[in-house]
Amino acid sequence: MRSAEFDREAVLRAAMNAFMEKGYNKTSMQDLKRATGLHPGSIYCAFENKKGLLLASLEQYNLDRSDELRAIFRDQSDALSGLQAYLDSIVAECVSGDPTQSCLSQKAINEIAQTDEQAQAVLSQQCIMWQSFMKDIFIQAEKEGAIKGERLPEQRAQSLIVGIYGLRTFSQAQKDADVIATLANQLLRDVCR
Amino acid sequence: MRSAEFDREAVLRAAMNAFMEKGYNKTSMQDLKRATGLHPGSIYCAFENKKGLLLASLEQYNLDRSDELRAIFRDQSDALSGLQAYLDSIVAECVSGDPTQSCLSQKAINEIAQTDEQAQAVLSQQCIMWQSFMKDIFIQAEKEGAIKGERLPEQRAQSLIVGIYGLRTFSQAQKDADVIATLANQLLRDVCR
DNA sequence: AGCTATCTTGAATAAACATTCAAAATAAAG
DNA sequence: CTTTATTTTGAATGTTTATTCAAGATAGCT
Repeated sequence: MRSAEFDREAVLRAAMNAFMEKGYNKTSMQDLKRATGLHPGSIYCAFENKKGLLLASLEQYNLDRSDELRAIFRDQSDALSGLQAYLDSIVAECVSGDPTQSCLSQKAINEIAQTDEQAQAVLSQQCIMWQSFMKDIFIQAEKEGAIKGERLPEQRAQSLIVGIYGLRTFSQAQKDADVIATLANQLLRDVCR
Repeated sequence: MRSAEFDREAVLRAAMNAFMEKGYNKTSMQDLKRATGLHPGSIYCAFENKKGLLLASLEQYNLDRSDELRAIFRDQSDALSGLQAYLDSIVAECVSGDPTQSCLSQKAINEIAQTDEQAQAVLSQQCIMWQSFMKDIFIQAEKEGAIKGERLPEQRAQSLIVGIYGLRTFSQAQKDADVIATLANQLLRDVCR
């Protein structure tokens, strides 16, 4: 007997970065070999194929970002400050210009959800979980009296997500940091109204 | 002497469709040959290379969509009804599930703007033109008394564009037509407030 | 220490890829 | 009709691609 040698999480994070920099289709197995330090055979043994590695990376990415998301709200005293801090972090991501800070899930939604059923299912599920988390935040914000209950928490969550998707795409076309920050503030105001 | 035989616009529209269905990277020259009916040599003679064909398709796509956009607002009696009709058409696009109805510009922003300077420049410029058009619509809506002048028209335009980008990405992950329609209505309300 | 099951290695493979180019075709000019 | 400039053709090119697999290495068990 013999156990696997590589650190699965480290490999997946390396693969994530490769996919984020070039996108799924432009990232070659050679790129992935270099990024992960794994030889082709090992990759195929562990993840079946290139798409399997993407799906595994997507799962890991979701775990990592979920932890980050929870940490942001845990660090804040109330839901509204949490939302403020969260949007600040989104703005930072948009403005950084660093591909490894961009959102792999959104990239994958745009690049492969349309043509790959399996990826579509995973990404759809992840989006629903994100929605559910944000819905709870808005419920909490209402309880805390920070926002009035004029809209359903679920719809607020959906509007926020739409806004974040939009900000990320917009910031690729328009790199002005002030504009992005202003739009994010407006989004928060609209979603809390 | 001899003039070119193919219909440039028809070729570009065929290429557009190919790019929209598979994305830029997954669309092979063979796909483009089949879609356009042009042999490789002709494509290279007319558009330099695959990226040249994409850039030309992007220009044509923008012309076509701009015409469509203007037509929507021309057909409506006032700016606010125009916005309503425009968002209805965006919802229809999102809900159709037809790749050839999706937005090539947005697809290109997400797929190649990050790695290709030339494409980034073209797409950025197109986004600015879109913004400018929508700004004029909001100015008109204010003049018509349909909305109060509490926000700058430019910011309204930017928020609308962010919302549309977001809606298109969201609809790839969540295919529920009612949800998309509700979110679009909310977007219009927020942007006109 | 020796055995064995499992993992790692990386060269080999075949398919797909973007691109080139010389030959053939053809439209316009004379 | 002939000439000429230009386009069209499509096979050939050399790369790059994802994937496989047999040989070698190694960890854990007895």
